[in-house]
Amino acid sequence: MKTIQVKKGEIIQRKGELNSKIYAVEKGLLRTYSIDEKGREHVFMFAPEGWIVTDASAVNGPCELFIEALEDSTLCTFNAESEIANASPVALIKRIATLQKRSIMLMSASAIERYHDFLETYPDIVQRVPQKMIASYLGITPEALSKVKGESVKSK
Amino acid sequence: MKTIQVKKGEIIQRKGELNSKIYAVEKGLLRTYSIDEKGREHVFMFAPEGWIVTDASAVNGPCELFIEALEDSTLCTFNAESEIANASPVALIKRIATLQKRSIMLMSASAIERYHDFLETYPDIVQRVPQKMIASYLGITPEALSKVKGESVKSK
DNA sequence: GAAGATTCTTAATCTAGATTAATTGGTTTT
DNA sequence: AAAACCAATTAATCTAGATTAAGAATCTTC
Repeated sequence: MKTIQVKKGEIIQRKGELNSKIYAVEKGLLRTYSIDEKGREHVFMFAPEGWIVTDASAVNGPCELFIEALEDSTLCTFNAESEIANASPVALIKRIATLQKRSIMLMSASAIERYHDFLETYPDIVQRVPQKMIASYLGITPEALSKVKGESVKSK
Repeated sequence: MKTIQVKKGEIIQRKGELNSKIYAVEKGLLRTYSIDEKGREHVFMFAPEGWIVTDASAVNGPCELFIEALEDSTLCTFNAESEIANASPVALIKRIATLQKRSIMLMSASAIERYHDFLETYPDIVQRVPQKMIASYLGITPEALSKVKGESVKSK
C-alpha cells in the first residue's frame, strides 16, 4: 500500500495495461471511462473522496477502462492481486448492488430520470464535473442533457 | 446448503422479501427481473446450468429482484449471510466484470449489437427463452427485436 | 382437439434523443 | 487584451426504437 499524488488531467491507468491496482480516493476526484470502437468515450463511474476504483476486468487480463484524475488528488494504491485475496466480500457485494441498479436504470429510466439518479448517487459532484462528462455517464449527448434540463426547469 | 426442485413458472424469490439466498443452478434455467414504477418488467440476467444467482441489494435490506424458474430446475441454495462471509472474492470480481461490461454495452451499443452480445454471453439459451424476455434483457420491446432481427437477416 | 390465451411478426405512426451546425461564454496562451 | 480553444446552449433535422394495432402462430387448458 502506497500513497500517491496525482495532478488534474493525469491518466492514471490506460486500457490494455496489465498491472492494475485498486485506488482509494483520499482527496480529489477520479473518473473511469471506456472508449468504444467508434472512438467514443463513455464514463463508467466517478470517484470522489471515500470511493474506491478498480477495473474489475483486470483480474483475467488487460483492463478495459481508463482512469483519469479530474482534480489534483491524493490516492492510496493497493496491489490488486494481493488485495483481492482479502478484499471484504461485503464491499464487493455493495459494488455489485450499485452496478445492478445502474444496469436497471439504463434499461428502464429516461434520460432525465437517470440525471436525478446521478444527483442522488453523487450529491456533491455536479459543480465539479463538466456537463459533457455527466452526459456521458448518463449515456446521452451533452446537447440532449442541456435540452432535458431546460425542459425540467420550464415545467416547474 | 440444500438442494431443491422447482417447477417451471415458479417464483422463487419476490421483491421486498428479506431472507434472501444464493442459488446455484445445477439443472434448468432461471431469470431475475425487476418491475419498475410503471409496472414494466426488466430482465436483469438469465442463469442456465452452472450459473449462480443472487440479489446483491439484499445484503442491507429487502431485495429488489424477482427470481423465476423458466424450466423445471434443480438448485443448490446457500444461506446468503453465511455464504457471503467466505464467498470467493475472485468469483465476485468476475460478477463485477460482467456487470461492468453490461453497463457499458447499454450505454454505447445499439440494439442489434447488444443482441449479438447476448448470443455470446448465453450461447445455448436462445431457443429456451421467449423472445419477449430476450428483448426485455436487451432493454427494448419485443417488436423492436423482431424488427432488427429481420433487418439483419435481410442485409446478408 | 377445440377454445382461449399467449407470443411473435408486420406495419403505420410517433417521440426521445442523436446529429449537425451556429452562437455565446469561459479559459488558457501568447 | 487579442487570439485560439474548449464548453455549453439553442435550434433544425433525422433516426432508432416506442407505441399502437391487427393478424398469424404457438401453447394451455378443459
